[in-house]
Amino acid sequence: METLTVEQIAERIWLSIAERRLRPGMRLKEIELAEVFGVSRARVRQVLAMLERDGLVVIESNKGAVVAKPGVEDAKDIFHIRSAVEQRVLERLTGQLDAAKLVEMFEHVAKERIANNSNNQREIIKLSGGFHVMLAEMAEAEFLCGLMRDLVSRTSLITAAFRDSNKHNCGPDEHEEILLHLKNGDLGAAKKAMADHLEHVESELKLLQDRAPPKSLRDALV
Amino acid sequence: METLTVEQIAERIWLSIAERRLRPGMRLKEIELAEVFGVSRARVRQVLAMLERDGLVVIESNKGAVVAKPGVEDAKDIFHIRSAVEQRVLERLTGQLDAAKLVEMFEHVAKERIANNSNNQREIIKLSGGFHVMLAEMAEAEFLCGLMRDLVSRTSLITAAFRDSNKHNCGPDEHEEILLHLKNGDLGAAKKAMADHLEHVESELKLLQDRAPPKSLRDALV
DNA sequence: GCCATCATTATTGTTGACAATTATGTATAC
DNA sequence: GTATACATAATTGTCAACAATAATGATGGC
Repeated sequence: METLTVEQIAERIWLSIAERRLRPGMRLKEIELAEVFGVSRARVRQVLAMLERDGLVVIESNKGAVVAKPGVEDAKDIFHIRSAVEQRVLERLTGQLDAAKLVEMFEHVAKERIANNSNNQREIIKLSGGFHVMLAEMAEAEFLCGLMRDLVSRTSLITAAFRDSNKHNCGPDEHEEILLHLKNGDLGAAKKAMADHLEHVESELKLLQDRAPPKSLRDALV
Repeated sequence: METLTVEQIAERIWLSIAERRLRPGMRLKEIELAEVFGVSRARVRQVLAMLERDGLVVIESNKGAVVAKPGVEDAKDIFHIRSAVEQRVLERLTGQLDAAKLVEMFEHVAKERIANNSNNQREIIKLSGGFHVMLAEMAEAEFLCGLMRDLVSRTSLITAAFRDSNKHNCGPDEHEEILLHLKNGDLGAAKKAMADHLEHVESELKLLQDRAPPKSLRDALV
């Protein structure tokens, strides 16, 4: 059996959180993770540090790591900033686009569609987040790339935390629309489509925003 | 002698970069750092990982860490996103402000002024960055806080990389102006002052933006 | 003299054991 | 019965030795 890399383990945990198998507040003991993934504790430690920087877990000194519970206000901030970053990515993409990149992106959306049709949750989550990261990569903007990765995982956590059904995050149709505008060189339309897309994703969460914030006692009893 | 924490070491290295004692491209060998700070290599490793996530160093597998060299485009992206984040912080600050917080912030600006008058470079750097982080902390927005910390260190690196004189980053006067608008409850004016402030800082870098990008050969010979 | 190949050195990556800290359970006093 | 103090167990934090990898310098062939 191959030993997993730090990134692979981090992705598996991210997926577990996004799929709501790991719920906010759950403890992540180092030894357990080390046994599950068949790696040393030191490597688990690196993974947890990485997940912390992506906002998926919070680590308290001498207490260990738990899955983060984002607040409603945090969620709003994240969507707000994400919107700004996505707009910037589209701007930077202008002029950087060639045919090869376009076909690669359309292929990606095609994969998203296949995953959607076969209702493959794990692939849906990976690909729909991957689309936005790919956009940043195409722009060849290293800083935006890292930031987008961060924002996408944080968005996954929010979706997992504030949604009771686990429907797909964002559909391939809206992604494709953005691509079509980019292909036509219509930056303004692309930006508008992106804004609408994010607005759409956020709106499905808005319903839950005014529910009572769970007290530590209550959600321990759920 | 007390052993330094990870954060303390990271701050010292950050300051060295901001003060241009550590220049972009310089190697950071783990053993050297361990000896300099009198800590184990494992701890240095944590520090380097932290600095990498803040964009101050880049770590290549099996090659080690070097001080990052941000490109001009990266610099523009960072200022662009930072502007959006700062605006958001000010919005979130509305209603969260009480008298205690205000005096604390005015006191901070007073310290900045003292450092400026005595021309204490290290303090100037720490405090002028700290002002913006403090604003985010006052807003009690955890996500924005972390992001602001990240952006401030990245800005320090940019300033160090694209400026030949090491004058102060941003003066206390502009900081105080923002505070005055906040005190008066005039959010619009505060946001405008903040935008002008960032624009001002960025403009001092703009002069150098169109200089030739250094080829690896050339800047090796400098 | 120049280039390729190989040995040496220096540096990073990984691991397991040990120390420090926190949580849990138990007994005792009131 | 409840609460406090203590002992035990579980968990995280730290370190130093070992392995793997890449940079450096030496050697031989052409």
